[in-house]
Amino acid sequence: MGTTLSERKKQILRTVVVSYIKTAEPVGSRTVVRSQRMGLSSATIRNEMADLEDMGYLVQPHTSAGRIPSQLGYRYYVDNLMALDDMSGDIEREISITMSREKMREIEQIIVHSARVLSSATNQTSLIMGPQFKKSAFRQMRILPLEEKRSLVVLITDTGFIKNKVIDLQQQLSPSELQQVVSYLNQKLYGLTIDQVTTSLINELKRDLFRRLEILEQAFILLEESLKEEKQIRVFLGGTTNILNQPEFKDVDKIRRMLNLFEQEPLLFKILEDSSSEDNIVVRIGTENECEDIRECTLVTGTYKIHDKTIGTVGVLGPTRMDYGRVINVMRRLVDHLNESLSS
Amino acid sequence: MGTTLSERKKQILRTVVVSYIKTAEPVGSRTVVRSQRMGLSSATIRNEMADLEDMGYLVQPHTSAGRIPSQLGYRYYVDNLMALDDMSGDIEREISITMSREKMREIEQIIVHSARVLSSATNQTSLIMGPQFKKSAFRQMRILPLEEKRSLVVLITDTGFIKNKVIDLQQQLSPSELQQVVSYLNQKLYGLTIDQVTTSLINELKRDLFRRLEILEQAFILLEESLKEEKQIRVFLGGTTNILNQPEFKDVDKIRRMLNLFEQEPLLFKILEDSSSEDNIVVRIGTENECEDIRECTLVTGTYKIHDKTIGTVGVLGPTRMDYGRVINVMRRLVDHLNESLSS
DNA sequence: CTTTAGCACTCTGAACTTTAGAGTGCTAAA
DNA sequence: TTTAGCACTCTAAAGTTCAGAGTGCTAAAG
Repeated sequence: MGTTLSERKKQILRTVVVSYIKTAEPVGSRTVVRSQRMGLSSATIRNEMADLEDMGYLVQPHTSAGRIPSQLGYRYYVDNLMALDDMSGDIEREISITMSREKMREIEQIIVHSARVLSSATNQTSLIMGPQFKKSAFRQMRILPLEEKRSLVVLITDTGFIKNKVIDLQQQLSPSELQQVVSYLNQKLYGLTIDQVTTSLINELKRDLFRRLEILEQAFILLEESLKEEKQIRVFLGGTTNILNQPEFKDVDKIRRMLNLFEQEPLLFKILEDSSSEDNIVVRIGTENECEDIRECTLVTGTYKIHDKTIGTVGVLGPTRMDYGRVINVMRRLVDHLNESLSS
Repeated sequence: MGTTLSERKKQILRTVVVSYIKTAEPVGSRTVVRSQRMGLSSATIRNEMADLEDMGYLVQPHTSAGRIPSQLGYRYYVDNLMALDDMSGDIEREISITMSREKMREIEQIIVHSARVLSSATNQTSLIMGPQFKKSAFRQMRILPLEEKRSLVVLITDTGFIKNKVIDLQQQLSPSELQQVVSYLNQKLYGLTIDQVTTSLINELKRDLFRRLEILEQAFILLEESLKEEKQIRVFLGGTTNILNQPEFKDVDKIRRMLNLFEQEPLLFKILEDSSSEDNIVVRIGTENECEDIRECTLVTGTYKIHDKTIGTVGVLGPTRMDYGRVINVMRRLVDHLNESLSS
């Protein structure tokens, strides 16, 4: 459908989009003429622009203003016109410098730092979903008795996660009893993803074990709880104030709604999860987003991995008028670096 | 000095403060007359108000506007006039309901939740400093070998904190070697606050131990690192968007500066630490605050404890025009509940 | 058939003006 | 000491003006 655009129209559409992204001002025919070598008059451009408007790629805020890209216009730009001239040198350097400045050991630190880098390199708000524990596979479980009735449970996954939780036991278990339970569980659960460790599976194991050892109730509660807790995953934000620099957010009310959104972690999680796709950078423009609240924004998402296992999503959120080329480039680099940092 | 205010002036000052807190509009003499039983005319009130202005308790935004309280005025109000009529019933119920809705096990959860409650009950932004690990006393240390060269170090404090960290050892240590180190450390460190475990102390121990056991370098690095990491303590925010509801923040630029501040955790930490005082609720109005960025705000702080040990600070930040009575009441209740939740 | 010059027309946003209302300070009388 | 009364001040909102940017259309030129 849209592909039927003449070369000239494409050219013009690109110019309008690029200019509007840069200046946030509606683009008039004169402006297009100026930033174009092909020697056409403004009148001709005007006609073409009127056509592009009819086709839905451009809109006029009001008669006698320049044109701005419609959502469709952005879409076409992203799909067909955008130059992903990887000026990698620039960005690459910028990111790799800040990313590797200090070797960061803790996963959380790496993520927080990535969010910062991402937001400052794009001048937008960045969202990074913390590693999704539940997608990892169970490797082993350990129990470290602390005091009489308290123990530390340690879960280790194939992605190198080490999750631990202190639990209170109703009854005291002897070390050998504990050992039995633990080795039984290790055997049964090995290799399952945390997602697969459902309540029903746990119940099944419980029945099985009960016959042999009676005291285990608590041990199971423990396991269940330490898993349940991971259901809500943290989302890390960077550069939330960047939206204040965007002229589309000069209205206090919009700001309020946006910041409000940022405070609702579960929602952010859903937004990220909905739009991400493994191995691809996804661009969702305006109403392409499920979530009502970001229908005037664009969300660009990518995914990151630990040991080749996709484990989380990173996103950049900003007005539809966003420097798509830059954002996509930056995100590519960042995800690469992130994968690298996390897998070591 | 200020105490020389006549009863009538106090009355008037109170009325002005209360009214301005409620409406955010400068208060004129007519308004004062209306909300006052004593049968005085507006002219009299005007004279009194002019006096109060001379004394520095009130200011006029411009001639021919009503008066608004100066910083000094607020100060006087808080110190002498404020009615702390604990309408505890109301607040108490509101807080205790939301605080105890579900028994929350993890400390972090409790804190995050408290921040929410605090902000929504006051309609301001709340800041809660995460528990200051370093003020706790060392109880014991454990090491759980995971794989060949990885171990999990567990630190337990007298306040019931359990802090753990995975570390990579350069060389493999035999269980008995580890055991020796650990028990030596436990003996030496028992009862010291984490603050007291300084680098120099560590070095001293290191020298001492070296004679007996050579491989310990890593074990110490480990200890040092797990402590160092705790130096930056998290600050949890609640209701950051609430400042947007305050008319004093209708200017986008102010909002920007404020939100910017919120993104700088170390600064927030400093702000909280500077102004808090053990066992007392502290009110810092305007320029009474050290920090430049909140010179137009009031910060109310309190502290919370675990097992009778002061371990962190909670704060409410808002414009100087803030409902001091309510905020202070709410904070009292909240701190009580927090103490209770954390000490169980 | 396409392009272009020219022109009348539209719309906005910034700058200025106007005006009602709220509030003051002062004076003189109670 | 208090108060009524009045002239004066200042603001914030509503209205007015005006230049500038941009358009669409028409008619001529390529």
